[in-house]
Amino acid sequence: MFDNKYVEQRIEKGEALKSLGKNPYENRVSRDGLTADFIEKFGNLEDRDESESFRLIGRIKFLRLMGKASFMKIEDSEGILQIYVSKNQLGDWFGDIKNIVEVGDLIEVEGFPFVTKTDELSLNVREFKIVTKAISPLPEKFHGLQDKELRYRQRYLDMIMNSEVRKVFKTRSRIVSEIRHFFESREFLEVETPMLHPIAGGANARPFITHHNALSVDRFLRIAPELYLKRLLVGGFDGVFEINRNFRNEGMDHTHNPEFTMLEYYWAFHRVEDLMKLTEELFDHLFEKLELSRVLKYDESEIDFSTPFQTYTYREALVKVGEVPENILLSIPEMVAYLEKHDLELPQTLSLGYLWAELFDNFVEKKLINPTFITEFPIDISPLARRNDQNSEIADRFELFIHGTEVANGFSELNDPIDQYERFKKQLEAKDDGDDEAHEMDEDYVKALSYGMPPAAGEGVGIDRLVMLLTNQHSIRDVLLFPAMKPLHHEE
RNA sequence: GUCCUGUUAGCUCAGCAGGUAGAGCAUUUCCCUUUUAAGGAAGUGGCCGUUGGUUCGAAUCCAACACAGGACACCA
Repeated sequence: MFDNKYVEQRIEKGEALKSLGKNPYENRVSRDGLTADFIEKFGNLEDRDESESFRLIGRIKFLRLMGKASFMKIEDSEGILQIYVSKNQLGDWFGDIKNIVEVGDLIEVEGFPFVTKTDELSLNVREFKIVTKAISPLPEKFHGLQDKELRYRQRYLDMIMNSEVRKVFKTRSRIVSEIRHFFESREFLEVETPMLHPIAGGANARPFITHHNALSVDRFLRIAPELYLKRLLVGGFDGVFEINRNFRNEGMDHTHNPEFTMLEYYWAFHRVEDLMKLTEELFDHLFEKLELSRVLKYDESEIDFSTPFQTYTYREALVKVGEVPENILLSIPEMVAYLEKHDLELPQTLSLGYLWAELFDNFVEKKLINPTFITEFPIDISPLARRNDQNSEIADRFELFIHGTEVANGFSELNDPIDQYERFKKQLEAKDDGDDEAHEMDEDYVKALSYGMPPAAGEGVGIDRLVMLLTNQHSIRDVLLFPAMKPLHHEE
């Protein structure tokens, strides 16, 4: 474990520290503030002020040792500051510091502010304490840690070396926090529903399976909380939301991780149009609170998040954005022919809705760069959504697309238990026909509906993808602190 | 799951007409009290991802495997 020669050398330095009567893993520490506070307080200083005192804790990132003095840069959670450590101030202790202190160590220093020849505000150290001895060396100071594998596997190192990574995750935290405030301030109740499901419902996806020993039953890690949240509407809550993990046992790529975070909220006595309005308000709220420009650079493109968002019906999108000939959209054989002409695979179910979805995925989705609502979804690809009152072939549903990916999906909820039961049965048929991601029958959910779920609408928002867009990160792994990785060595 | 690319010192990277392994940073020793990727001098450090094959000889060519990155497929 510690047989690396660099580690051994550093352990010896820790021992040297102990022999001086000092603890290499000091527990009692204090500071007057962050480096940023120091810079703010003394930013206008022109020379030096020995009457001042400031105490800081930071990690040594740069170390420039000279014979009887040295400059170091210490970093804390919010910034980095140069300190000046000299024999003048520290006497004999300085000699030991030279021998023992290394890049990576955490130190506590007290001193007074001064400005160097080159005009850099620094701390002139009067008191120097090693707080935590780092026995593993940090990566190279200039290029830092580049290797993506190491960055993901040792995220803590990535965070030490790449301050912009810390920034992304701080933003992520703020986004989640602001979403929470947004819904709380609108009288939504935050709830937690099961992660272990007897039936993997609420989405079309393959689940992870686990086993409950005491009950002697298999359980599924949830693929969506939807059906539980809607049971709560039956129970009498008017608005609920949950921000939590979903698990899907599927492929991984730059937009998919096996566990990912979703916001789902359900809103009694509201309709799909209300969801779309609320979604825009949510974006307005986030952009205001995070002080983001409405036009964000993402990858090669610019995304304009100004509200209201562009809206197309599913059919309009196929024709106007996807340039699919309008006259084939009601003819199953002609759509099949069109797909074949473009060398595309046919969906497993050759119904109108599935064919539209295939056309949409291939000709429309990637072209939707600015936030765009797509409405009026075919009913047969929307097993949980409410049927439209005027046109029974479409669902009162929308999806929000940004930069070619789906970010949100919402609909007026189906609350007719008999219709819901029939749709589950239809999904079972699709499953029998080979669609292994078709929805499971959930009789308990149907039973809940049978007691009367108020008219309601609900929406899911992919938090990871939203964070990617708002922080200009192009891989979901760059917005997940610990993305899924294969084990380095075989685990039986 | 498929294809492409990568894997060399702690880190960042060179080296690949096949001929005993290189740089910068880090590290060790020495000098240095205003440095900015500090500087100067001298060292240490490698199962060249793993396992096989071709060859007198493999970091270099070939194959399989492992892991990663990217693209595609799957997937709301």
